Amino acid sequence: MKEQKLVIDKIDFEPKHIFECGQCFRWYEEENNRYTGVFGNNVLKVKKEEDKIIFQGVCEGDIKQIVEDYFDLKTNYQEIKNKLSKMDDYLAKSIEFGNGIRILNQDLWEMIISFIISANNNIPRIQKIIERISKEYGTKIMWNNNTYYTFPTKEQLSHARIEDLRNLGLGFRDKYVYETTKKFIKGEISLEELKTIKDVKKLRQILETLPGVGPKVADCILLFGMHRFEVFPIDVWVRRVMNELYMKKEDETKVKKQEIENLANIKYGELAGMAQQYLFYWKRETA
DNA sequence: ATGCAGGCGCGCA
DNA sequence: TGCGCGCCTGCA
Repeated sequence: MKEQKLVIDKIDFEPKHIFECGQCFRWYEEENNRYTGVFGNNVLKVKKEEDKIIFQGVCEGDIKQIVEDYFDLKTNYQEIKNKLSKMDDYLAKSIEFGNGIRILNQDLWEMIISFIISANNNIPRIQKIIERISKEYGTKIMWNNNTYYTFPTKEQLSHARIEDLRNLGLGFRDKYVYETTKKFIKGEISLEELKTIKDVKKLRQILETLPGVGPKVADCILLFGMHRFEVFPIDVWVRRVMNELYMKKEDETKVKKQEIENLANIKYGELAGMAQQYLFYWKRETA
């Protein structure tokens, strides 16, 4: 693969906010505001320069199409931000803070495994585990005298035994990743079939049949792996911020998940997932 | 050093 | 159906 380059106008595109808002695990900041990441069979560097965004790297195909798709360039974020800002003053504030966030179009398979690993885990450790899995089972890509590894396909990951995964630091999630991979390999569930299902409730239900996938992980898969903006993943941070803004209970752990979900649906509707990203990022970064 | 971090699955009312 | 608890591991 040969190196390609692409320059676009910087409209609603802030690398730091995109890569650090919690949706992805494989983008690393190298020097001031330049990020490198692996997605699909591509390795890309992204840099902001004044009013331009510069993409440079090795791609499987045309860099313009790949960037357009992955970075969701066809979605009008200004419109989304306007709508959300009008709904709620708190949200308006968090949008201002996280201006330039975009919800990436990430690979469904990678999202399923990554968010299973994320359960009861912290981000640095999640990142390390995913890097180790990629290095062990993914495909090597050489570029600029550096070595990168793709996230393993289900076939590649199926070579891992439970104990191998344990040795890579997955902890109790080892069997979840193993069993989930096995289900896909055996054809009990298929990625292509999942993508054809429109009904989110049905999708969530199916995802939750996968070992290691509960409500929170399923919602993250839906939002980040299937671009379903109407879901509202509720983790400790979101619970915290929603309680502070609306429920105002003494003990946030006492707030019912259902209560938060209902409120999010009523307030944010079809854009709940977007709202979640701004609120989550804002709360976590200013905590 | 103990508790905690972007939950899940299980057992028990 | 709903709740409480244990769980791998690394890091402060």
